[in-house]
Amino acid sequence: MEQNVIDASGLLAVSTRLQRLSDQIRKDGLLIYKAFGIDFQPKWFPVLYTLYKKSTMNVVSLSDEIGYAHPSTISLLKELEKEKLIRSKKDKVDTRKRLVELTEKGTALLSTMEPVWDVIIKATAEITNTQNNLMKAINEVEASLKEKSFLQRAEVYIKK
Amino acid sequence: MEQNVIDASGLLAVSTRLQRLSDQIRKDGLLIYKAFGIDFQPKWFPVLYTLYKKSTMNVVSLSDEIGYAHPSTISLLKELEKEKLIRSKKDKVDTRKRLVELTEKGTALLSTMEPVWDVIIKATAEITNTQNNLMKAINEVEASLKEKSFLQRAEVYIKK
DNA sequence: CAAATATATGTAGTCAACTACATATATTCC
DNA sequence: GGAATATATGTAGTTGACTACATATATTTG
Repeated sequence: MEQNVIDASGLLAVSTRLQRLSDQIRKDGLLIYKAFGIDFQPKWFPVLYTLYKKSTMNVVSLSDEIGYAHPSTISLLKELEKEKLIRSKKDKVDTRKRLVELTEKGTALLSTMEPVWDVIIKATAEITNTQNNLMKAINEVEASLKEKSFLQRAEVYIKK
Repeated sequence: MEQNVIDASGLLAVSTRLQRLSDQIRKDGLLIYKAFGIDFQPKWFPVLYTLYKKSTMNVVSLSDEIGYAHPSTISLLKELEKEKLIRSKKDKVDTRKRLVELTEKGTALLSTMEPVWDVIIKATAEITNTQNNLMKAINEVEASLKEKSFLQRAEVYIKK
């Protein structure tokens, strides 16, 4: 078993390792959509999937839902609007709000994607259902961090 | 237990989830160095730590070691050179090669960082030693992907 | 041993997220 | 009900990784 210096440094490099794995999975995701002949970018997934499930949302709620800063959401929405996959209208009650929803084209695309998700889910399950389940581990870690941040935990040791 | 749409989509969003967690840990990492009064950016870690452990390396080997594309390494090296934490010289045998090493300042900085790593390791252990160990899960997933890529696994289902 | 190929480094530009700041509209509270 | 505050959206610029391409030097091969 070959071992490089970063792997050997173990916990110190968690962030780097997470990043690398995320990139790898994202790139393969793009290739899978291509294999199905679907013109779709993985980065669109969070926004489109959320609108598919929740139909209409304003920019900030959508950002909160997917866990992005709102400017990131805005630039995705700009792209998706150009692709005519979403449209938006003013909220008549609160005119600050912009309400976003899928177009017919968007809904149609999402429907054709359901079989792809099925494949992605199966392939991901294969990969993550090892002794330590990655998705469960992420959930557990996020739960711990929500309870007490990384910095707060470190501070306990600093003060000793 | 609140549940947002993306979390509910489970496996579909692994890449997004990994990304988010990585960012969160990286940001907290920066704060910890600050708390110790150390002028250090987490992104420098892979390069500096590798040079600390292996003393002298050329650009490509270093990139392979830390798992980065070489232009990424070059731009980090440029920064580190400006900070006078590393220096480089030509390989006399193979003049294409640029040999990189820590300066005295670099070595000194890395020494002062050892106690910080200790804190980071402890805090990370606290977070990742849940029922499903995150580091072990990452190792297991990377091992599966090395054996057979995500795309190859998906293709099996596509062809059915 | 010269031509073809491979390797090492470097530059330029892209990408997908971010933060900081600006503006418009709602809400709250003296 | 006007001033202060909070919220919603938007723009500009940054960041930390990437790919594609360019060039110089080594190595291999006909």
